[in-house]
Amino acid sequence: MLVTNIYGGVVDSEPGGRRGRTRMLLLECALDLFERQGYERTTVGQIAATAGVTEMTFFRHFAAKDRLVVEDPYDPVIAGAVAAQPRTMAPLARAVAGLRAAWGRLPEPESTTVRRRVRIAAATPPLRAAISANNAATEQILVDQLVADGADPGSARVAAAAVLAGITAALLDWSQRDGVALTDVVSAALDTLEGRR
Amino acid sequence: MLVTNIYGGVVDSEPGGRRGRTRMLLLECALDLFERQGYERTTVGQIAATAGVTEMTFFRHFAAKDRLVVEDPYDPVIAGAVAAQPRTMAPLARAVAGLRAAWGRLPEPESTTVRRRVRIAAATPPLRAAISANNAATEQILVDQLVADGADPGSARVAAAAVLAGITAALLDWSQRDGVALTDVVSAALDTLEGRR
DNA sequence: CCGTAAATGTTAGTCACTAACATTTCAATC
DNA sequence: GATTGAAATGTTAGTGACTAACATTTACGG
Repeated sequence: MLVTNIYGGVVDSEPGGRRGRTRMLLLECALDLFERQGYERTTVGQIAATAGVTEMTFFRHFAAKDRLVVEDPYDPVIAGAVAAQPRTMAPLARAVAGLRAAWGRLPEPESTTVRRRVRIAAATPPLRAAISANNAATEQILVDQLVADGADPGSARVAAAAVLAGITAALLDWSQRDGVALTDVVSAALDTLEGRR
Repeated sequence: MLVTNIYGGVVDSEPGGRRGRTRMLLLECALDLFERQGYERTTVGQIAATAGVTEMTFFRHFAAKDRLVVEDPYDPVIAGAVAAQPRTMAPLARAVAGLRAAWGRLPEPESTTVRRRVRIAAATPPLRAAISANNAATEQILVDQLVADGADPGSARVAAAAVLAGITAALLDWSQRDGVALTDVVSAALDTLEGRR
């Protein structure tokens, strides 16, 4: 059955069913094609044909072409972690501390699919823009959290935007390197955001 | 005569000529329509028709619809100012100091067109994404500058992305308020990025 | 075997954007 | 003042992402 989560993404409640299989097949075919000939030179029609499916069916599984690569399931973890930080900190420091705490609770991405996606995004300007757009929802959550605890709205927004952009930059950087743990890259990024490097 | 600048933008070397007039007319018509009925519900064909011109002509003046709202002519000033900062600072601090110095050399936007554009962008998610994409060029310049002076590439990229995202957030914030000078908003944002607020 | 709903297919459209080629405008020169 | 050449605009025909409305197939429980 088709379920729309709070980020606007579409998730299959029954990953083993027919719908889940078609979705996975489309994703696999798409990533292969993107890696072989680039994101922009790959058409949705081509992806659908490779998966043995209609273009219309593609759009029933992915709201847009870029959703094959960009998604963001981490929002609630981040928001909760930021909320748990001391309210006396300045917005930037608090956002950084919150993200540092949040990251400890996230799993190191084991599947290569994550890395493939990020790698493709890193090489494709419009996809990097899509990631920024995607960060907007998380940013709003962060801002609300900071403001609810007395931060100046302007400062809160600046801090949230800066921290998320920094983390995103680190993520893109990580995808280009081999043998480095995502945790380490993110940790270093948070150090930088605290002015410690 | 048509000139392409280093940011990929198209500039008229003779603003008083026919080409310059058509461009200004298209821009005016577009901003009016955007404010009246929203960016996304306004088609390029509609803009062109309002300006008494063909759709094709529109694309000869603006490479894409979003270029009516998004542009970034400040890169060289920023890069030069960052280069002038002491090389002993941490990347984030240096980027902030550079931007603070750069901003002092920029004119307070006198034309209302700037504010109209930013206001429209603030209200339109895809345009906010376009601004981020547009920041990429500036970010690269910043990174090159920081790395050339011995900063770690990873830290440099994180710092550059964070600072630009913070400034952009401040700019969007400014467009929503009345009676506040852009300089003050940006200055406050830089304070936040330094962890001072 | 049957009925039903989920999943997919079909068709026809809109909108942003491109390419190739034809036409008009304008200004300098003759 | 007519001529010419380039800049500016027009025309036509297309591609690709995406949507809407409706038809058909697939799978699964009774």
